[in-house]
Amino acid sequence: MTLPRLKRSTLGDDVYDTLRSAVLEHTLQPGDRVNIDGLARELEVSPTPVREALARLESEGLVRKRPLAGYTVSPLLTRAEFNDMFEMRLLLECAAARWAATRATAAQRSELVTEATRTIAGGDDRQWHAAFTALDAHLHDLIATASGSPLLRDSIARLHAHLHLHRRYFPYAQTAVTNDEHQDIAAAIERADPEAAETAMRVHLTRARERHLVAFQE
Amino acid sequence: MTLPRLKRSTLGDDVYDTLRSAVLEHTLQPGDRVNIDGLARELEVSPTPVREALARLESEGLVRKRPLAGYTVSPLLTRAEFNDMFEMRLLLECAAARWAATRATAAQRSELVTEATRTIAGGDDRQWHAAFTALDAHLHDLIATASGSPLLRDSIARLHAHLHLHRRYFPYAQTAVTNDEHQDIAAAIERADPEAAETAMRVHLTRARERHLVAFQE
DNA sequence: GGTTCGTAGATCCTATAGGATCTTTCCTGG
DNA sequence: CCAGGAAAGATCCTATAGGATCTACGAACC
Repeated sequence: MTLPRLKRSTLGDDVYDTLRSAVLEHTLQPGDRVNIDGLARELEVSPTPVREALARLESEGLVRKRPLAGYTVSPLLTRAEFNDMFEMRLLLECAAARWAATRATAAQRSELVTEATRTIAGGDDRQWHAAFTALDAHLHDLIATASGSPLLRDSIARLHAHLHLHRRYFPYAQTAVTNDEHQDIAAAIERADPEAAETAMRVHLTRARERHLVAFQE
Repeated sequence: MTLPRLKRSTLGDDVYDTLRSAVLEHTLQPGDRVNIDGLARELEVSPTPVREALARLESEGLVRKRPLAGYTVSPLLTRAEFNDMFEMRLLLECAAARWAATRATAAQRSELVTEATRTIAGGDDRQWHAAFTALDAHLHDLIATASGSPLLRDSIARLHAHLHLHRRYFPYAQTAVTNDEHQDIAAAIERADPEAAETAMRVHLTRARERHLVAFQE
């Protein structure tokens, strides 16, 4: 019999979750100054837990700290940083796909296939895109988890936080193609074909990179 | 004219550095409970900056937090975690060596060769081993930096913190071989041969893994 | 007009205090 | 002797207050 972990949470953790979401959903926009006291008043807590949450967010790179001058939300990726991120994604996520193909459990494989074939229901444009992005993130996380390497999963998760931030600013439209690519990856992993899984992931990421590159055209 | 960044530091940052060193040098041992108030008294600061430092260290995985019950220093790697770490090292550091071979600056190449040929001067056994470990960490960081990918370097740095923790507990003796392997890598990078650099790194890490494995024999 | 200086306001950082929770110890009952 | 429970102590977490630093604005000077 397994009971649900009863949650003994602290305010610091709650503030962290709230702030993290606020940054990712760009309620707090890149470059914005983060007023500790103001935020504390708004969340109806004291500055102490807010500081603790900010310290953690800084370690993840979502905010930057300037000593004695406060925190600011991390700016959007430069073109160089964007390229670096996709090189890292190629390195990490291709490995994740390869490993997942040989190590994933049966349950993970079937969940992966199910999620890859899911489509997003209607809603307004903005809402729909948010849901699509969430699904995409979830899928990549499933693969990272199925790789069986906690460290690999953690590294990928860190990257995706920044990717998410970028994506919210530059939505793109070709989601049907993305879905097809996802299904290719899922299928390869499902039939335990590491070579195909890695290749499918490489294709997917390479194309995704192209799709996102329009953000840097001026 | 470039002036040295004048340091406007906060107590939180100082405490962070001190605590991080304490964990890495196992002044604070794995599994130890971290008494916030006690630490604050010892460092002669208030608990507030100590909490901030601990929040950051937790994000890096050097300490663990149990809500309402304090922090503990992260335990040593299990055998599974150790294997996971070396799989990640193979993935990340081989890529770093490959990229460094094509992208490193001239200054980086020469520094790498210099450092790889350096030997550790005497001192007592413990001291000597600490110096050797530091040199090894520095060398791997040089390669990670020379890869030209800040994200890759950061990921590798995170891994090495845990590796360092493990190593301080299970020193091994075959340092001469290690030096040779380092020189092989440095030479390959110096002559801009990515294939050889990756291979040399792979050989080095595979053998290093074997050398460290004795820690798990009972 | 542009630059430098000085002041006022806002913000950050640290210390302290008290309520809430956990841990340990001791005691009681079986 | 062992299990269960209660109370005391230690520890954690949050709020508040005040000193220190930064930022912004306006005046004086070149």
